[in-house]
Amino acid sequence: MASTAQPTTLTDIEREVIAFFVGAVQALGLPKSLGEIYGLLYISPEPLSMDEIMTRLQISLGSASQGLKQLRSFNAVRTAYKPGQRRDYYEAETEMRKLLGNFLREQMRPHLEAGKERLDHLEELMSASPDIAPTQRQRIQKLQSWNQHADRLLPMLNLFLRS
Amino acid sequence: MASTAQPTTLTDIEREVIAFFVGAVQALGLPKSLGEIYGLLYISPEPLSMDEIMTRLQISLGSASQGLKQLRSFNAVRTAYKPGQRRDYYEAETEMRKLLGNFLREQMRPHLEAGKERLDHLEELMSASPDIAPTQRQRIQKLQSWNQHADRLLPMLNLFLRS
DNA sequence: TGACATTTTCATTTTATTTTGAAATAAGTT
DNA sequence: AACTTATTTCAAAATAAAATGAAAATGTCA
Repeated sequence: MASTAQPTTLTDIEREVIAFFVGAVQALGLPKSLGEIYGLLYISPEPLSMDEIMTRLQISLGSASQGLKQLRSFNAVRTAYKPGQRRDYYEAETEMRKLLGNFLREQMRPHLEAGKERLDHLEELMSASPDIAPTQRQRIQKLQSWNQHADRLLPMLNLFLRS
Repeated sequence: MASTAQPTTLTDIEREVIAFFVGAVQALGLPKSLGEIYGLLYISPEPLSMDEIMTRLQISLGSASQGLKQLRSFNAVRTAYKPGQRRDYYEAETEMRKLLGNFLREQMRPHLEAGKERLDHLEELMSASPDIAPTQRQRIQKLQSWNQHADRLLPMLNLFLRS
């Protein structure tokens, strides 16, 4: 029964919370293991050591280490200081706003910037090609104007997350 | 030079537009070939046949067919009727609003729904476990309340796309 | 410092995704 | 109908991504 679960066993509830986050990270195109680790930490009342994460999720040392690293990289997880303890303990950032905000900042922005550079380059190419088809010119302009919209999107999302 | 490109060759501009969309679809976790096909159609002044898509992008028959299928599935591409022509011609939906709107509807919604079901299930599990740790109960409630926020996000994005 | 515990790194293996192309299907023409 | 052209499907191959675990690096304590 769930109430006397072994340390290496997950309760139904834990399993379901983990599944929830696995689905979420997969929707964002991130590896499943990130969802597992985050989910476990999210539902855990206490910070967990890497060792506990490994045994409870049945994942390898490397996965655990790399997963935690990535999760810390966008502040989804932080190390919790436990006095007199040698090993590190990890806990989840449970504030969804911060979580999503950080994620957008770290993962989306680079793509947007890369896109902007490409559009700048297109601008140059277009000036250098006076013979370009009018339709093509229009389409590129459309892209450029839309990119400016996109710039407003991120701030707006942040506003939403603050609400 | 670019201005005298062979039919099977891409101009610098075309290449750059395609690269732009490849980046975009990859940011969304979709296969590169979708970006290539869409990009080519986007910058093409005329609808293209599958054959032209294959030869210009140097991709296989299967990729072209499957890629177009997927792109049509969320209305990023449609077939353009050309009278008296045997083969199908494809053109891009150039309205970014529709494009993004369709994408969110098709790809995001299912994930959100799956998440909602999981949360409902958690609700049940929680009622069945009176002995659950208070922290865990709180965390699950947090998840549920946040999920309601998420419901408001999609409509808001649509609003934005309309602006 | 030396012994031990813990975490990180990284080459290899495993797994999952994407692409390919040949065969099957469909659609049009004579 | 037979023939041709175009498209879809799908099993196999190629590629890409993720997980593994042993070795290296780092950190801690006596």
